[in-house]
Amino acid sequence: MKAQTLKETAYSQKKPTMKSKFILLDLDYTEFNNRVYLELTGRINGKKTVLLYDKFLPYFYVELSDESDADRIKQIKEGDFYVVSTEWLEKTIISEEKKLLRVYLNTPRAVKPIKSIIRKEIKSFVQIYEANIVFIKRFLVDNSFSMFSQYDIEYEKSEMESNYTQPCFFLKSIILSKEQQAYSPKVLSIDIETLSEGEEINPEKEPIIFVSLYSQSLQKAFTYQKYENPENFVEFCQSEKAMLERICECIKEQDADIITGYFSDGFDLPYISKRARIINASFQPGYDNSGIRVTGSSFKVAKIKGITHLDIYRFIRGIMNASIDSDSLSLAAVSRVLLGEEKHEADFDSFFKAWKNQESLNRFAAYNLQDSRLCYLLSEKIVPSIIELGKLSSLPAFQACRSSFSMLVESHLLKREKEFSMLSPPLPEESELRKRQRTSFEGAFVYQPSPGFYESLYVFDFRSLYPTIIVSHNISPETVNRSSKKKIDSPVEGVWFSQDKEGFIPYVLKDLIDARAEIKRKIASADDREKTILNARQYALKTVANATWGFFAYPLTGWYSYDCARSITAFGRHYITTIIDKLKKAGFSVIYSDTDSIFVCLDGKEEKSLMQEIDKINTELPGIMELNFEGKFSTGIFVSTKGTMTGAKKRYALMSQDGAISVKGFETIRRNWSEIGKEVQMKVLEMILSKKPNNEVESYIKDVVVKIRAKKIENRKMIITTQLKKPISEYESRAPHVAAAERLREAGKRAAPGTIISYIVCSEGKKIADKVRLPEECEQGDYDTDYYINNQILPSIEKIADVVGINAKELITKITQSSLDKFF
DNA sequence: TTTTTCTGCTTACCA
DNA sequence: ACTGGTAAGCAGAAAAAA
DNA sequence: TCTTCCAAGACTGCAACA
Repeated sequence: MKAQTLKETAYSQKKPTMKSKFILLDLDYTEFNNRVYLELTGRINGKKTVLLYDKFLPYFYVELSDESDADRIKQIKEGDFYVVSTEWLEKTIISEEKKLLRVYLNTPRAVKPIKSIIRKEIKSFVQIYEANIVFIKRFLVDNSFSMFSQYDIEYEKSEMESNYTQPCFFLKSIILSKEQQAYSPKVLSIDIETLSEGEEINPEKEPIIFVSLYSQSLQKAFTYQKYENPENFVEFCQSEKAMLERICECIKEQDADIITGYFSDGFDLPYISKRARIINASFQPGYDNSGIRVTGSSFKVAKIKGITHLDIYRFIRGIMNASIDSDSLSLAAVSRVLLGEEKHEADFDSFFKAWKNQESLNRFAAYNLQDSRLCYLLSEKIVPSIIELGKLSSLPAFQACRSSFSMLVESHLLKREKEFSMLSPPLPEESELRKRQRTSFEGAFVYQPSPGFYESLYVFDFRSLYPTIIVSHNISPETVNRSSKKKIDSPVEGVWFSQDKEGFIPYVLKDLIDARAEIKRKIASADDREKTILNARQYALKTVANATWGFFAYPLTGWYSYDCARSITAFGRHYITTIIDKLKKAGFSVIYSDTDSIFVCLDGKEEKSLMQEIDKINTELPGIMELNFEGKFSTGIFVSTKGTMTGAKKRYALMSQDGAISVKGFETIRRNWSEIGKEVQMKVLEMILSKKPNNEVESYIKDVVVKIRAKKIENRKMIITTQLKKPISEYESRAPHVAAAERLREAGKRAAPGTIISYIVCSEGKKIADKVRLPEECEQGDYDTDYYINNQILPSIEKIADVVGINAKELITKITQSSLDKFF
């Protein structure tokens, strides 16, 4: 039974109704006397307030073959749970129109028991729809409400006493305000340091020794070990317990809308929560005096009532991952890429020593504060995107932050359904799911390039290829193979799309695409503050639009459609190959193409005629599909695959006219490749792309090889890093990184799935896996020179050098020979 | 028995 | 748990050569 | 069983935190 937060007061009298503006911040619900009350946390005139609302009830839909059974459903009562009311509604599922009974219940907890009663006892029961939508989401989606938006409310004094720390009122009515002013939420970032000397991090034994808080008005590191001359941002507490209680007090005082941390779901907040319990500290920042709620075992989620907790790492990991150019998603790496700022150097051994010997902890404190500062700065960039994604998909920011692409899309579709009187199609049964998981389909087209050095490359690409295909051909689960007056045939045999009526998915996508174009226009004339929000909004629109097509092929959804999915990629292949043919016919040479891009050389023709040809192609493309000019590149390299003469796909490098180089697929941008190999490859690419003479390239290569032989390269550059994808025991073959992982484990360190294993290849042993050593096991120069020259340097440059007629293999053999000659 | 070639596992990229 | 397409290293097996 | 909630699965995905 839930702790009772509400109490009825003895009196009841006429209460005046008040009107106000309200910013919605958080949403939860509570139960009282078998009734459900939504708890809307937000601000009225800047003051955090809780509003109780009893006019929204959970519901689901029931399909019956005999309408008269509706009366029986209306009477259902089981203990505390009962059906409040019912109503008949016309709804469409995919393309079938149905009359469905919407069944309202007294509380969300009633959904499960009442559902099973209907299943068991109602004879004409056919199907239940949308019973899996959680109550909070239902409320937001149905009203198209979202966090951090402004509302006009009518409210009155609450009839009930509550133990809330904030004022509490009864909400009479709520509507979204016509005028929406940009609301800048107040953010507070948190970071903790623990005394973790072993390999495991254990809240049972190891205390929290530092906590830092960072917001616009507070930047402090808290600790309880006093020392001489503390920096002014350090605040001393009496004990760990006092420190945690002080932190809680600060959080309340700060009265922030959002609290952020980096991996704070998995680490900081659960640690604080557990630690507070162990040392008996009071840590109850919630508005109902609740503490941090941690749910989930392996994937923890931490919640504080009334303050939206956003774990920046979770969002970066789940949604921004692909757009972040970094090998790792650690705070250090992400800050470097997104902020251009560094984490402080950390030597935990010396930190812990200083802690034990009561020496100065200023460096430790500064390190701690810098982490929450970085998190705060990241929040400034990222939180607007989370908020906009939440608004777009009617998810609380808390959910949007932790959602996968599929959840964002699903929720967005759920929100839009009412515009089409549609319901989410039911989820697949077990057997259907299995079938879907086994089915795959052909994807995109990739052009086989000819290896070589190219000059003056023109690159064109489709703006949102798949979304525009969907819109332009009306691809939707309810239009596929539907008998119709007008239809478009899919390139897939026996599949067509009805054009009689706009489909739901094309309708939604078109809206997203149009909205984004509109925002892009607005951005040009916006001020900085608006720009941040508009940028976040267009990012959200793009994210959801791009993920929507993949939803057709995602087995775990009711929107799954094999025919739609394979038709979309088939259309993509069709258009891109047709355009390639047209360009070739017009006398241009096509160098490369992958999915939605085309690389063209003029081949003696005029630039103007190429652009005219593209214009012509564009007029012939259907609907909103459009090929754009991406840019002109002065030089480019395409290589052959290993051991063949045929061009390699997905590996090339381009240099734009301003000298910027973009590299795709090559070792330079792969993390499981040594720094030395990557560095040399990048340097050679640069030299060749900027047309340096061959002898310069050769002398550079020679230089590097001699240095490696002379063991003059730092070990650091020899480290190869590979991620362990599964437990060591599950590997069928003992690859080098698996061997390294074994050594790591033997050394008593973590080698679990997900760990990035670093190793250096040293001289002993036959197989490479036998030669592997951990970096800390190696002295400077311990590396196997032959391995690095033959397996890291040579393969990384061989194919590239080949393009300008340099035989890297011969060159390296020659260098080796001559250095041996010199030696003897 | 040694060397070369092939295959499957694996990682990490491109779109 | 949005999708498919691709390169390439390495281990270990199979095939070919010595 | 997850120290709570409705679904539904039950297992592995990934990689971060000191």
